[in-house]
Amino acid sequence: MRSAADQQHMAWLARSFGRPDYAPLTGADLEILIGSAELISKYPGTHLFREGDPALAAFLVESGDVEIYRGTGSTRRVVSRVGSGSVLGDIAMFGDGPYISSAQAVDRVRVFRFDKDKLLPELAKHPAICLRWLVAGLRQLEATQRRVIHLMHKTVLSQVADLLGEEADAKGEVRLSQITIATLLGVSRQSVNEALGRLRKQGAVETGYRQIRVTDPDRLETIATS
Amino acid sequence: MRSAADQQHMAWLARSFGRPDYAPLTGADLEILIGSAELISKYPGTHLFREGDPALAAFLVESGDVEIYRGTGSTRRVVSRVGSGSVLGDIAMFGDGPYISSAQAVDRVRVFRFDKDKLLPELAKHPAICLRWLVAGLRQLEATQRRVIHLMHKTVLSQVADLLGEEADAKGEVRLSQITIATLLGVSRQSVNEALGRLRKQGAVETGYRQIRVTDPDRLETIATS
DNA sequence: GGAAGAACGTCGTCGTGGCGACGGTTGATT
DNA sequence: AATCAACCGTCGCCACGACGACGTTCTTCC
Repeated sequence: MRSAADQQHMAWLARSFGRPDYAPLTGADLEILIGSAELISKYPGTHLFREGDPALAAFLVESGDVEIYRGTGSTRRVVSRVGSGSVLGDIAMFGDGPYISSAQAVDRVRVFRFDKDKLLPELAKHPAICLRWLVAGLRQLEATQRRVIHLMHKTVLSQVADLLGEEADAKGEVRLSQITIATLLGVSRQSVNEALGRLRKQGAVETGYRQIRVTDPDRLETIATS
Repeated sequence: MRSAADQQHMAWLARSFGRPDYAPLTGADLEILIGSAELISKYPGTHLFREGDPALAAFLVESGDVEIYRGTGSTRRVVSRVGSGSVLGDIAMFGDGPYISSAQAVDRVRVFRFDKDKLLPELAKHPAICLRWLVAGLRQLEATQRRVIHLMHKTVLSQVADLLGEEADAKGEVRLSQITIATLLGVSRQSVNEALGRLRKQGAVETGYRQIRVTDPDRLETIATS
């Protein structure tokens, strides 16, 4: 039971720092820090880092897409997918802990790797950047907490609608089993099923095997914020 | 009229950074930073800062007790009470936002005031301290988030037991109104009252006006983890 | 010491969601 | 093609907690 809550916590954290609006570094910062970074190239399927490894480096995606997931085998759950400009693993690195998620290249990916050993002395020379970076992390973490608390007092229907809106790809498709959605939200599978049924009846989504298609994003949004 | 969820979020934040285990500065740090601080004295009832004011300074309590609360008039809720060694208002200051809570002296209080204008240049000269400070903030925020998620799928009885266990002082006393507890946990006042009634019946606590006394910490712990 | 306001204690009603159960459906494996 | 495992859809039951209501007790402040 405790581990279930912990899993959920970690999943939220990983998702939070994989969000597109989390970009702590500006272009000017980059030019300064670029000296202490190493531009590396990754083939599809290879890992930038794995969950549980000591966080010895942070990464900045230069091009390509990276998948962030937690767990392995049957418990593997993709938590987010990020592209160019995203910063990964920084909070774990600053916090001196292990990575809380795994990051895997989905196509040919180029990333800057900031080794902790080299980065910290460099940041010491540029306290302004250091300050900005960490404050951005604080803000992001706070936003996540707000989101979690905000969601937890809504009905399962609203939670599901919210999640689908966030998770849908460009074509409006979400490839998650109902059990996975239930786990992420911390609710029962049956409730998710019932919620999806109502969304379907209202014409907001179509459902299939391990797949949901958003057909009316606006309506979904309305239901999510109700 | 802000939403209840937002209130809860802010209450947790304020409480999180008022916790006794949140002490980002070491003695050595202090000696270095003391030059950019001002030791001021406050009479009982006066404010160090008020919720909503721009956060232009952080405070370190040297002696005396300070009450942290949110809201005004009938919505005023004491969220925490901190003493010597506590750091207040730092996260709001770093984040460039307004204070998220008010801080009021309850007796004769002496505090160091770190004005942002003077502190930031000083921190720039000592990046290690800056880093440590902010990382401590990150950790604290993450711990709070974990706590929130951990609590959210337990019964009100367990949540209350858990909270009392955490918040009890050395004498086993908790000075929080039932409404405050309800706000923190995101449950109704009536449910908190009912839970306290059961805890009282089991001999784990004694209840009074704005005050709860833990008489059997072990039993409380058992109930909290059930 | 009296009045106002805040906090506490308790009740009944109702909606939400967890849980077990069971059958039908889809996809994978051989 | 057959088989098996995972997933979906649905039902009924019931515990938990929100909410409104009302009376009582404790503080505080004239």
